[in-house]
Parts: sequence; structure tokens; C-alpha cells
Amino acid sequence: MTSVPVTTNGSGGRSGGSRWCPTPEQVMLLEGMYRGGLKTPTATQIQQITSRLSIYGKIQGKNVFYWFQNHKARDRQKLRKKLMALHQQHRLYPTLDHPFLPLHPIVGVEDVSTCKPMFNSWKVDLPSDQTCKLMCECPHMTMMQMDHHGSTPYCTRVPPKTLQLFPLTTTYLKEDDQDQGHDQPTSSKS
Amino acid sequence: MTSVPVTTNGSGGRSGGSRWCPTPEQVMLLEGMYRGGLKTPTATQIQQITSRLSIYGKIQGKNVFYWFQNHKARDRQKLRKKLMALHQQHRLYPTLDHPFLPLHPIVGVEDVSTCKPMFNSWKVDLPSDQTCKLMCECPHMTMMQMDHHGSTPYCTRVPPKTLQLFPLTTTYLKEDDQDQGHDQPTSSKS
DNA sequence: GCAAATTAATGATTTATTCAAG
DNA sequence: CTTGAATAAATCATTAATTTGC
Repeated sequence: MTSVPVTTNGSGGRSGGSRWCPTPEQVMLLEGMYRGGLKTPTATQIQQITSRLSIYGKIQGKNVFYWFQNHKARDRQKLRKKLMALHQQHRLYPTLDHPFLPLHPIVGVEDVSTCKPMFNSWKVDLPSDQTCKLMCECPHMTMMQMDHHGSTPYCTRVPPKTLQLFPLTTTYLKEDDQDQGHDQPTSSKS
Repeated sequence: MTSVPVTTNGSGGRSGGSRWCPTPEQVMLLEGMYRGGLKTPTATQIQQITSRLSIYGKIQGKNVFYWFQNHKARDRQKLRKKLMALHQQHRLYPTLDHPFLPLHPIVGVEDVSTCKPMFNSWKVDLPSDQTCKLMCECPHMTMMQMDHHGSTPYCTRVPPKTLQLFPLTTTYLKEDDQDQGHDQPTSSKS
């Protein structure tokens, strides 16, 4: 292949000549279209887009075509990855320069996926939505079910099972510690 | 003016008042984790981080959660702004303000609508590799000046001639805000 | 030096998206 | 087509920095 005399690229005169290198404007515009709802442009649309974007740099229809294909695919891929991470939930990463986050893995937890949604319960004072929203006031108790026969080798920091987690693990707590996150009813918002 | 005395925090100052105020140690640790690659901690990780940081001061899981959200968002925002400013100088065409909609039709092409099936045929049933090859062989001209080589059985069914520009017409990104503006009335608080 | 006034950072909420399951 | 789950963008609100006049 490549019998095509593609002197492509350019795009601001960047280096290389083998593949399209979109300019920021082009990327911006493409993303805008994508976000605007255009996921799989028709040939006509591709054409128009190409024409439009050629103002900012060299571009071909196939670039646009590929861009949308890739963008959509990567969107899905990203989401899938997230979902996976949700179920595996043990992404420990090696620390780098500082021992910042030994962050020992939680061993006995398998159903951590249930805690992610719990974060929504923080904003439980929503006006009038039909949806759940307020599942439980005590967000994180369900998450640390663990224990049982989880050996928890070095899980010293995480409380064994009695979920003190958020409020109580602080070194000092005063009576109004709850007030911080409890609710600030918009304080006379506009 | 007469800046409204924020009654919300009146008594006792901010020791337990309105919002979390991270200690330098906490900030340091959080930034270290972020730089270390932790961009969106899971609930489990948030718990661990919270527990760990609590020795330096009062902190809740939601604080950690929010911190990462904000940090990541502002990182992105900053970067995007930089990129935008980099190439904002061009502004050759007036359409940058409404980049996505106008998209005037192309002049030289009349029967472009027939190209659409072509795009479909590209990715139709060939293995991905084949598809790619096909694209490479027939890159730009295929859509632009497509000399009906007739072998497009799909072309029988053509979309409306009046190639409707884009179906999007939604909100798009409206950030523009060329300069973040100083128009912010300081007394906007209500 | 100091506070009031103003500006910049940033914590906390709300809103708009996304994909995919039902 | 609708809804669920989750997030990132946009926005609001408060704290810290800083400027400014004395």
C-alpha cells in the first residue's frame, strides 16, 4: 500500500509526514461536534467537516472518519475499563518518589462496588427528585463489610469491621463535627 | 456593598464551621498521590486516604473525594486553556465562535450524498485490517471527488439532497470566555 | 504594621454528558 | 426510548492572599 503520495500532515508545519496531526482547533471542533451528538458522521458530514477544518491545517476525509471512529471506540473502552475497575477494585499503584501512599490494599473487601454509589448519598438533600438519592445516611458502613475471614495481614489502619471510617477516625472530634458535612441548606442562595 | 455578615459562621470562627481546610501535610500528601498517578481514587482508596490523613486534622471522605475531583478538573481546565490560548491567534475565520454549526456546504461537490454508502462499505464487513487497507488506498478523493465508479449498489438509496448540515444543534461547549473576565461584580453574593 | 477591601484559590454543589441495560 | 450509574463540566460559596489607605 502507501502508493498514495500522502504528504499529509503539515497541520501547522509540524514535524513528521506520515500521519495526520490535528491542530488544537481541529481537535476542539471535532470534540465539540462529538459532544454535540455527532458520533458517526455521514460521508456528507465528513466532507463538510473536512472542508471546514482544512482551514486550520491539512486534513483529509479519512482523518475525520478515523477520528470519529477512534473517539467513539475509546469512549466505550474507557467506560468499560471503569466498569471493570469497579469490580476488581484493587488498583494499587506503586508509590513513586515519596512513600505517600502505602495505601495497603484492603483484603477482605469484595463488594466495594457498592460503596461507589454511596458517595451520591452525600448530596442527599436534593430538592425533589424521585430517584433514590438518599439511600442511607450512613454512607460507608456497607462498604467495609469485609472482616469475616479476611486475613487482613497488614491492614492495620482500616478498622476491622465496626466502620468508624469517616467521622470517628479523626483525631479529634467535637460535637459539631457532623455539621461540617451535614447540611448547609444553601445558606440563602441567590 | 455592606458585605453581608455571613451569619453562617458567626460563632466560634471556623474551627468547625463551613468547609474543610486542609493542613499543609494533608495537601502535601494528596498532591503526592495525585502526581503519583492517582487521579480518581476508588471508594476504598478514599477511605484509606481519609484514615491516613486524619492524623493531621479533621477530614472526611467526601473531602478527599472532592479534592481529587477538583484537582483533576482544574488540571484539565488549565491545560485546555493553555492549548486554546496557544492557537487562539489564528482566528482567521469568524466561525470559531460558533464553530460547529454553520458548516457551509461544499461548493465543488454536488452529489456527495452518494458517498455516504461508500463510507459504510468501507467498514462494512471486512476485517479491521482490510478496512484499513481499503481506506489507505482510497483516501480522500473517494469522498471528495468520488468518480462514481459505479460499483456502489448501496448508492441507490440516497439521503435527502439538501444535505442537512448537522443534527446536533445542542449546547456544545460554551466556555469561550476569552479572558475569564473581570466583570465579576464583587458584591454578587446574595 | 494593621485591617478593610479586593482578588485569587479552592472546597462543595449542581447540572449535563456518557454508555449501556431493561 | 427510558432509565441507571457514574463522572466531568460548570457553577456556587467561602477561605487565603493581596492590595490599599491610614
